[in-house]
Amino acid sequence: MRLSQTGMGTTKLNNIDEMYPGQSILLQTGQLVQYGAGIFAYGTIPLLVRRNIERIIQETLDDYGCIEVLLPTLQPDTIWKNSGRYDQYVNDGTMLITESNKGTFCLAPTGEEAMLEYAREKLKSYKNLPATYYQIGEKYRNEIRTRGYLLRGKAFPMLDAYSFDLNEEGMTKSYENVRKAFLEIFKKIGMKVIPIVADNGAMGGKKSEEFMLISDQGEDKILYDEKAKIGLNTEILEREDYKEYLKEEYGIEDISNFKEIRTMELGHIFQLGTRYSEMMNGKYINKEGKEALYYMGCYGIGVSRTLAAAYEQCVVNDEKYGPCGFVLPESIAPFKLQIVPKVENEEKLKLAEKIYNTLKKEKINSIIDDRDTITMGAKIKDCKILGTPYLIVIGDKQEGDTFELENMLTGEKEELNLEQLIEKLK
RNA sequence: CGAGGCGUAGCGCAGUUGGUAGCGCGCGUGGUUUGGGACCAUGAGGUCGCAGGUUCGAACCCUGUCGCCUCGACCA
Repeated sequence: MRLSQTGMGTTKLNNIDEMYPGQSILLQTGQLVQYGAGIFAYGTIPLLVRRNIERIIQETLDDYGCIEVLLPTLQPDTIWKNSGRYDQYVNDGTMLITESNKGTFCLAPTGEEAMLEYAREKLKSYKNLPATYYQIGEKYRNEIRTRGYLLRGKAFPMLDAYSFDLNEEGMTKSYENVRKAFLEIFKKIGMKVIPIVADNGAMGGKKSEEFMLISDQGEDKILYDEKAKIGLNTEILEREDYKEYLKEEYGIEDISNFKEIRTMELGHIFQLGTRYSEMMNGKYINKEGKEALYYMGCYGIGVSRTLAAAYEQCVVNDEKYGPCGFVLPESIAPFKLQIVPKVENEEKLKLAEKIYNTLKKEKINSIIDDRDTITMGAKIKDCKILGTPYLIVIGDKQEGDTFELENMLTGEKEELNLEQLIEKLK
């Protein structure tokens, strides 16, 4: 990509929001645009990051045998009335509805109803089970109080997955499968996320775990044992039977060593059992030719929340300017490499273009900063505005066929030629 | 929904004995610069969130309303 085509000028950051510096930078540089409380537009750069996160989720879940589908987000009210959740969701204000002369429609806050509709069409026999379907799509929740920009918004992309099994044993297996996949996803994205015991609350069912990123910006409080790497959401303690719940489902007996820390909930998984199948008539024909209920699990990752958390986690603090940008992990960065040529110098520009075009052919994702109205210093600084992990400056200091590759995270620099560069970045 | 804060140019902000608006950044133009947020000159851009009221006159005072942020409650 060419930076001149993104319409991006240079922005001097000032008065960054101390609580959420990362997202504050995105807003000030116009990469995010706010339309209302919890409603945002994505500029092309954070959108590329979001696509990378989504791609990692897709590839990993596919590896784990999950099947991608796409359910409608605009849904007829009937499926919610059938499941019995319509009144609750509309009354507490969570679900947005729109009435028309052709009926009432709901903007989906979650996908159990729609997925069960889908499953009933596809999973009619025990021969079709087990199956885990997933989708990545926009969800709408009219939150009472939004918070932290993208961290709790009213419209947000979410991965939601649902497993369908013959029995409890199968459900447990599917649950463990997705659990493993989730851990792999967060690792690939570069987030140190810990699974902890959660309350299955309104979702019912047996076991439930949350995938937490340790961060003071988070809104959750958990109790965590750092040595044993086990934790639990403090909301568990509100349950009367919490001791039994912890012991029976998770084998946790003593929590006296656990310390309270703040975290961000990036994912959540549930064993639902047959609760939703009963509510929504989720049945298949078993071996004996009789109707039987699906054993379900459901699994979610907040895509935009993960995106926001990743940005916040990667903020660079400059001694002089304070929070001044990001260095994103290669796996999700919008570009692997940023090439900053001195555009007034024909030779330098030519070399930069050659590097850019060669990398393009090699499928190495780079961006050339060919803006001719911005000084070198500002362009170099803007590398951090995009979050690019590697930088090459083709300016006065560059000579001959080699150039300096800078690792933005470590600050390490090495002198390379084009072939070595390709080798290095491939 | 309870408590607090804030709405003035694209962004960040100033603007009280009430006299119809400023600064920095960004943006346009001209020139000088040119490796870690350049400089000079010049220009465009605002019915001061909205609606009432007080007043000769309101960004400023009063009332109402809407929006945004934070804390709490809530959070498949």
